[in-house]
Amino acid sequence: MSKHQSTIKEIAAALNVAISTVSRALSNDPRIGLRTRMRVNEMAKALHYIPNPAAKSLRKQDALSIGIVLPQLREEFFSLALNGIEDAFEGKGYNIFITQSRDKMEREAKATNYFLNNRVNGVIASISAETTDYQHFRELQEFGVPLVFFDRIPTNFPTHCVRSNVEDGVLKAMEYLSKKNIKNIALLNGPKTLGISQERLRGYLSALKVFNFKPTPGFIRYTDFSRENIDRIMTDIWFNTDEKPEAILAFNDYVALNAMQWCKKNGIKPNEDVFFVSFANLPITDYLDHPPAASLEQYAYLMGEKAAKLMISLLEDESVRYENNYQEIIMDTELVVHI
Amino acid sequence: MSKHQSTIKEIAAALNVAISTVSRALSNDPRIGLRTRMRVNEMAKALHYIPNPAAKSLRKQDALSIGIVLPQLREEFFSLALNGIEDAFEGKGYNIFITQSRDKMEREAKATNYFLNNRVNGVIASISAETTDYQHFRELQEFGVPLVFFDRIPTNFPTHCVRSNVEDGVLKAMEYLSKKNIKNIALLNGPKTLGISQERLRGYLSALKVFNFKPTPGFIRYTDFSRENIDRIMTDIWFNTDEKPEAILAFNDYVALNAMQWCKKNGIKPNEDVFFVSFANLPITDYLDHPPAASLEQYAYLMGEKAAKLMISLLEDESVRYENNYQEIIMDTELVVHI
DNA sequence: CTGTTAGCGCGTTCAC
DNA sequence: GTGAACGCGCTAACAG
Repeated sequence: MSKHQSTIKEIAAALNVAISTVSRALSNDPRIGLRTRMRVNEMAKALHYIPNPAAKSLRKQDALSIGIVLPQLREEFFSLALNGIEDAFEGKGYNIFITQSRDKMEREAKATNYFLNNRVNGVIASISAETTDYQHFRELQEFGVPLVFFDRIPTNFPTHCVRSNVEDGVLKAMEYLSKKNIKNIALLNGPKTLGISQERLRGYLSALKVFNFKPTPGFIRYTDFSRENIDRIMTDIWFNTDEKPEAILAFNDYVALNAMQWCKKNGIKPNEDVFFVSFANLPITDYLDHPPAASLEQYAYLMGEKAAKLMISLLEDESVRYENNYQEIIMDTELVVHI
Repeated sequence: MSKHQSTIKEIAAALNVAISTVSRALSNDPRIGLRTRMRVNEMAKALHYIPNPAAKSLRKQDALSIGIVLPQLREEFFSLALNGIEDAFEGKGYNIFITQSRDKMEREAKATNYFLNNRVNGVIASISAETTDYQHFRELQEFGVPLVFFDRIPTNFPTHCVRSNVEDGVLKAMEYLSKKNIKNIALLNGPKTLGISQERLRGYLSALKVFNFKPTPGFIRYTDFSRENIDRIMTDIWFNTDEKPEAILAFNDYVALNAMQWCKKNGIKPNEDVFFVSFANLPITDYLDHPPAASLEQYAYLMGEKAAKLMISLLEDESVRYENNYQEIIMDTELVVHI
């Protein structure tokens, strides 16, 4: 048979004291005598008392909770960032609601609505690949819910955020290729909708000038991350373009790995016939015999941690929030050369 | 300035109707006239009304929510399983609370306590590597919270569960090695505390007999998953044991990959000098030039889905729950040969 | 030190 | 059709 979840009312009745006395005793109110406090605690245990957070948050109008919206937990980048977030909130007394949009705007909006309904104290997010309309995030802002984005930041949307210095990262990558005397480089970018794709593009375009690289038509491509799409693009770059690239700058490690797979299937040797450079430098690439030649470390865990700490500062110092004064933390990347 | 989150009370005041009328109108009670219902809905929108789930669940004594406890979201096995769980619950109206124990029993217990406090309708879990005491899960049971485990099941703890047929899987793996005329096989197992480690051991031991394999002292080892620990064990197996194994059966792909890394660093060629066979067959191994020679597919997504569907059946048919009649779903594995 | 009372937002009984 | 009143479990004023 299942136990009964009792309430302070039942404890009070059993002990013949007032409900408020029980409430105070359980919350260690100094006004309650040691003796009664002990009696209350014992009875609470005996009756299997479990505090009801719904009642508590209804009464206190605050439940100390944070909502997290991530694209895909499967991507190590985001699960690492999540660990950073969780660790930063450790001991702060907040409940962390984790959701994944699975790169669908609809799911993302559902999550933010849920957070709004549940009166979370703040939301940390990295937007989905599909998201072009930020109405659901704007709504959070309008209700005064502090919002911190990391990595995938909305464009033209003033907000607190933590992001990589992508353009600089691209320059580092291109410089590396330049030193190898490589001049003909394709950009296998992420979805056009993502700001960080646009930043990669800007970095790429300015690097073309800086290093005197050759712009080739058809060498700037956008993928939706699906394997088929990446395969199609690679085929296109390789067989339907006037020239073949000497190197490919990939949106991130997963995109690079998929493209490298395509190469292997088509008898092209990655990092010999064509160099690969990418973003993220995820731990899983450690296990590869042939990782991308170089990858830009983005410190996923640290990024999550920084986003969380920024959120905590917003939570603890309300004065920061209500000015139109958004904090932007820009993290440098580091080119990690594997070959 | 931030919007105000209004309540039905304010809507009622603005419209000069009773609170209960608003409540009924918003929940589409047929007794409310079309005209008033429309007026209420409009005013609700105008005042940015947002229903308060805390109040609702306090009143209704039920919030339709499910708690999930997973060891590490970073492990693709668990993030895939999570996707399966989420998809199975899609459209069912439940809120999914996701937590990760990070393989710490303390964090796991915190999560289950949180779920108990919040009166979740059910908990789906895969236990941490540290967990030996199941008190926190037992408590959930005692309060009548349905519990479904998958993959990492507690031992000697009657419960609903979904698990792989591990022993049979080990036999398949050993048969594969036997056909290659390999007879001297080490078991690089997971933590002793995990039941699925014990199952691997049982399968291993019985396979020794079935296939006439050679038992070698020091060839049965347990790792805590840390890289250092795996390195140490490998060194020990290789250099401090009378014989060298011809093959290593690894607890899962991650363990195999770490061990294979050790091999490479020590000039030993994986799958040439020593064969690797493992569990899980995770998608990430697709990217490897040299994956384990074979891996036992465990259908992570499907497993999560099955666990969720089992939970849904427990939720929808109360009669199933209160008999001491636990369902155990055993999934066959499939040996996927990469070499 | 402890009890009484009120009310957080909502759904529901009972009246009219 | 609609309204008044109560209570879910809890905290916080105000009393004593």
